[in-house]
Amino acid sequence: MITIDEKEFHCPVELTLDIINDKSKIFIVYILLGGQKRFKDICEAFPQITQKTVTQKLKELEADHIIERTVFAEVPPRVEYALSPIGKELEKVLSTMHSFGESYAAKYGCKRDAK
Amino acid sequence: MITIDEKEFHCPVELTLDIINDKSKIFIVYILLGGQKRFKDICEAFPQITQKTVTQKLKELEADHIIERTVFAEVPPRVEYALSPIGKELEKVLSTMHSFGESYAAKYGCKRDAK
DNA sequence: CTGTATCCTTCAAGATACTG
DNA sequence: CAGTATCTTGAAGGATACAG
Repeated sequence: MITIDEKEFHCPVELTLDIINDKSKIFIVYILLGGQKRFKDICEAFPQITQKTVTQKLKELEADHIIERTVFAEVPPRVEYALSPIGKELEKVLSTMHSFGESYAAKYGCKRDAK
Repeated sequence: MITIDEKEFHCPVELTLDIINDKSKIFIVYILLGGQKRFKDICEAFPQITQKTVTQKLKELEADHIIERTVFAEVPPRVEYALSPIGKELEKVLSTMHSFGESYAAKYGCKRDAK
């Protein structure tokens, strides 16, 4: 049994799922693996996700210590998001998901070279 | 670019996320890693998920070739669900999620021995 | 640029009852 | 036992406008 902020988890997998419980969060982690990004960059990386949702997911990820938010006192304002040390460990998870996706595609999909 | 059933994915991670896009599916895979299970067993393993949802998720997982459904011509009827070969490969993904959860709990949670 | 605030739609999932 | 059939609701997320 694991307890975090009053929430209880029966196993570490359940905990992990609670942190990255949707696609948008995983995608955000995914692009942050490429280095820190500005709010604008993240929004543009997901045309299919609204700015509001991006804001919300970034907040949740920050609250869960997965990403770190840095505000630069400039005009115009600049805010950068980067993975925290623990956030970077999600790379392993993403990596296995990548491998699985490749195996799956090899078996059931039509993979094409990047066009 | 990967194409499966008219759907297009930009990377294998996106494909994987499309297959296991919610907690309930991952949990189903999780308990099936312990061997084949009957419909009833799966339902009872998730008191918080309704039978209807379990049915739906099982169908989706079967359509995606992750699990295999076997019907025994008996009275009363018996149906068993088991992971397919590709489904078993999800164990690696679950495994890294487990590791991440442990690291995370060690840093931010209060872990207690099973009571 | 980096957000907030509001309204609104839609869709997943719960409750419940019924069937082969 | 292993589902299917309705009905309903709640919350997530889109569109849009506005603020610091």
